[in-house]
Amino acid sequence: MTISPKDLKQVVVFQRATDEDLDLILKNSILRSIEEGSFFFMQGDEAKYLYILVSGQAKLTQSNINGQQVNLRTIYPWQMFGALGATRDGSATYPATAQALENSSSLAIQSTFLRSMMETRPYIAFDLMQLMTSYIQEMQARYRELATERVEQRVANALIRLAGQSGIRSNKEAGIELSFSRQEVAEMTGTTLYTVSRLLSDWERKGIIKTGREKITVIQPHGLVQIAEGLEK
Amino acid sequence: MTISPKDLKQVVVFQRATDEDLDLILKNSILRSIEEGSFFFMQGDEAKYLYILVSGQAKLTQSNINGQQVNLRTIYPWQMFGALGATRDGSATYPATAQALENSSSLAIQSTFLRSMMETRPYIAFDLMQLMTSYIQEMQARYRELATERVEQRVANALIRLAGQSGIRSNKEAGIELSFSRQEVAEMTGTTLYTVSRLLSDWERKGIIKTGREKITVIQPHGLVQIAEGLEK
DNA sequence: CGCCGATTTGAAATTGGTCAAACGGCGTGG
DNA sequence: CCACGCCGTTTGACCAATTTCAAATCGGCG
Repeated sequence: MTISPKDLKQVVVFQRATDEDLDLILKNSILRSIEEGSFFFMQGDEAKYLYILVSGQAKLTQSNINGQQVNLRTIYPWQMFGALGATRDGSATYPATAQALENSSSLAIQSTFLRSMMETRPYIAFDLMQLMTSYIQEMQARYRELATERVEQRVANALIRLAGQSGIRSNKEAGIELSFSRQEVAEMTGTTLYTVSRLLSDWERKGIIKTGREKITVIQPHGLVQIAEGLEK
Repeated sequence: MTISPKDLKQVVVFQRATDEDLDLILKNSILRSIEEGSFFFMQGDEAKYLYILVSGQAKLTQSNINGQQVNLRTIYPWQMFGALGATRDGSATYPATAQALENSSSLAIQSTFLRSMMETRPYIAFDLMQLMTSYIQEMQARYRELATERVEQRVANALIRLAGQSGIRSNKEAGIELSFSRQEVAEMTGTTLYTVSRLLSDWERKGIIKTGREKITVIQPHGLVQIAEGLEK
């Protein structure tokens, strides 16, 4: 697979970049393909590169000493990841692990290169900053959710968010289909796969969703919204 | 109270600013004094200004529809806050509420002004981006903590963090004294004031801390670290 | 000294987690 | 093409952690 400078325009942070800059970025990058289940990088690795997902899908997780992990976000094509470690001063390490959910390919950009580029190109630093602020907002919202809402509401919210993200891609004729295992949903919401399974079964009985192996189809988004708002029970 | 450009050097994001820039910033700012308990801004307000705390202390909280609130961070002098809403494009709103914990004064900088300034001065956008990355890292870590650790560990971690922050300021002869109510600690850790009270009583019996009305004195930080790591029990 | 808000503590109620066992869909190899 | 086995899922029973509610107590401040 070859990537042209034009492709990079799909990356939010590079939308305003000139063609020369995009060329320069490509020259300082390498293409890395990762098989399903393998890792782009692991939490604690030295952050030499930041990545742009070109194809496939990946997830960003963080683990505690115990090995328990939480899912921080799902990564879709043309999104940047690994930027946290890569933009810190000096030699920093990744605070999270990035794992491919399907066979994927990515563009690995040298951290030092991007950092030097930002020093002289305000728009990159500015746009990257805006991207960071949106992540903070999302993390703060999820943090509040985890602290104040019950499992039911958090899982409903997670499905709503996921449906919103992939709904752009899929036609929602017969509902919006999501490809996540119970375990993955549990890691997104800070609960266990057992509790997720129970909730999904319950909601299927009520006709709000349909379930399958590693698959959840949202039939009545409105039903989820009600649960998320705590109007149930 | 008057603020000189030199004072602004204490602000992380302005460390590299020229004297003219600092002057310019001051010219586009206003000084606002807020009494203990009052608000700099509330969640949902239009984000016309971003703030720098000049004196006093404040806290940043987020509430759900229900009114339950979580404490996102405590703000000390020369720290910036309200920057999230203020740096977004167009007319954005604050995602959180900022309340004075003591009589405080702050510098309110026009969002539009700072935004235009960043477009031409890479170092401000860059440094602000670095500040944002550090917040993301902290939020991610706290999120993981909330999702995977038990209350005991989270409260111990919160005290360690707080001691680390204010410990710089206080001499730790007879322990590090923290001025937070049980309620406030509960809001920082996603639990209830009752559970916090029980834990603190328990730790006081063990000699790890001393407690008082709206006061917690850390005697043996090491004891807290052990609890935070889950070595207890 | 009296009042008010913060704190403590007990007891009961709940939520959600843990563990074990059985089930079921699906791809693979015979 | 079908049986086997794997892995994700479901479900029940039990249990632990934490919340909820109520009531008593404490500590300062005016």
